[in-house]
Amino acid sequence: MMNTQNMEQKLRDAGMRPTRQRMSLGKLLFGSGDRHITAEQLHVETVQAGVAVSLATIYNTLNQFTEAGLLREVAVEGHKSYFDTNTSNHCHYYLEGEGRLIDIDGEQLTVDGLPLPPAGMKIGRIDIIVRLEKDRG
Amino acid sequence: MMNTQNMEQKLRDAGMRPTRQRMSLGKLLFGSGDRHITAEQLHVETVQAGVAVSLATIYNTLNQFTEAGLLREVAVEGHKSYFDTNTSNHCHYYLEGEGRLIDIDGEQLTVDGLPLPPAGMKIGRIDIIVRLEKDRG
DNA sequence: ATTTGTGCAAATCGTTTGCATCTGA
DNA sequence: TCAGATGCAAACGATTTGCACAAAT
Repeated sequence: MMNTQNMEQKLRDAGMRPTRQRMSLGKLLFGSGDRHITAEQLHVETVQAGVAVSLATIYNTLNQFTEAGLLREVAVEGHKSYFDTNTSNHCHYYLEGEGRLIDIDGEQLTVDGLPLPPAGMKIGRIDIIVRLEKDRG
Repeated sequence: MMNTQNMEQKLRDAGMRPTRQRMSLGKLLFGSGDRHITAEQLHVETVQAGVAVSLATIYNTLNQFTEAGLLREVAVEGHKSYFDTNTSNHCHYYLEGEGRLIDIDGEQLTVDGLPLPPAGMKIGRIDIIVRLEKDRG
């Protein structure tokens, strides 16, 4: 569970002021295990929680959190972005139909046969998305 | 090289009428090896080639081609979509700075340790994007 | 002749930004 | 006090859509 003091510290460590809005968003994001969420979904949650934060501020905050390394952005389809509270090395299942992401524990997952990157370049991150579809059989 | 007859046949096989616009786009897309291109880039090419096709038609056509399996859509960042003329099993390097995609020959690349998909689901496709950054060292 | 495709402009969606106001240190 | 944060609405870029017109079968 993420309490007020923890959250405040987390924000300060990231060089951000613990404002009402950031505290609320932080608690929703980090208060209950790993999450994959869009800005729009988070906005709905704030309204439901009675702590409404404007959509613009949600976008700004998600971007700040991502820059600070508290979140990781996941690109699945050419439009909306998902933000993942699990920033460790892992991959995702993507349920096309539901538009939902599920973590795959990355520890036992390995990629073999990767050629050396072009000269002057180095690997930043490897994103692996396993797209799932209904198995009618 | 992709000539007029080949292209016409390709379109008919995919259940599409060989219109002037689709023929032009098809030749640009499939006429010179594997390509990764955005709608906007393709639009510029049609203008340069003197066969201007409206942007709306380009989007519609790219989507139709993708549905027909002639193209594969690659999601790299939360906004623009890339279309890949290589629909075989392979992965990509993504050059963040340049916004450019490069094929990684997928044959020798293997993923190990993938858990079984959740019940009732099957794996549709695995997208692997290796993000490259400048190596200052 | 009938169906399908195209172009344009307007609509939409997700996201960002300008600016006046407010808030935390 | 005052840099930094917020909210709103307008701006934005990428993509889609409605509809009148044109082209393919």
